[in-house]
Amino acid sequence: MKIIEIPAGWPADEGAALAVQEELRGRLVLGEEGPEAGTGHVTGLDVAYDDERDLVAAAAVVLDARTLEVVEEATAVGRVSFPYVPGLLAFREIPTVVAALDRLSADPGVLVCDGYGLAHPRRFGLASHLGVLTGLPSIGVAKNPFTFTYEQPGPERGAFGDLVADGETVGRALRTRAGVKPVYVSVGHRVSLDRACAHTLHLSPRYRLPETTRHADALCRRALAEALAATEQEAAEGATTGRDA
DNA sequence: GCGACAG
DNA sequence: ATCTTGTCGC
Repeated sequence: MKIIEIPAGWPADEGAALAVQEELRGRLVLGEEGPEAGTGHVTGLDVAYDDERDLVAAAAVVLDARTLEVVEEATAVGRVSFPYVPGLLAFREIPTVVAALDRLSADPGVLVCDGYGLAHPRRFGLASHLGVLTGLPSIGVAKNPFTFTYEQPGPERGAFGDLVADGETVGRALRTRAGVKPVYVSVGHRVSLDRACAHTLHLSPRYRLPETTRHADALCRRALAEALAATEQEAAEGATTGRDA
């Protein structure tokens, strides 16, 4: 198992990360409608951590948007590249996620991220960051409302209320399952908010979370467990061979 | 100033 | 994110 290197020049502190965020924010494309929901490919992305051993496992799962069947899966394991700082989540996840994406041979289509895009203190969350880096259309589907205020959607599936930050609509609280807590959708890159919500609903025919997220979540946990086992194995072999003596 | 805060 | 048992229900 090869552990992905943190890219040279990767921001080492908050100040550097904020500067990178500001720079990349200028390349964000918001005018496009993006691919129609239910067509082409959609790719779910997620990561799992072991802070104790400083490991991150990322998964990318490509689905056929029409049938929701898995087309391809890829994983990557790396070192934790940044501490968790609200508003700078992308710097923690991106190197390993990009490595997993690079291992795909299929066209990823629309990226579906765990977290936010435009709904972000500086309007540049994980989904937008990943979209700009890859040039691919992306959306963010988060499980928690972060710091935003929102209008409670009606109880039926498909109902939504605006997510508001500083008096500005930055996304939607979208009900994907009747009577269940909504998910929080925002635009990443090159996709409209209407389409981001349409994709989210298409991807969540049965559960609260999109199938993309569910697949990616299961896969990155598996990849992390395997990486931990491999690490143990290497440590044991190293001890036997005397390389650690 | 302090606390809260996607994952 | 992660720490964590059983439990209710489709």
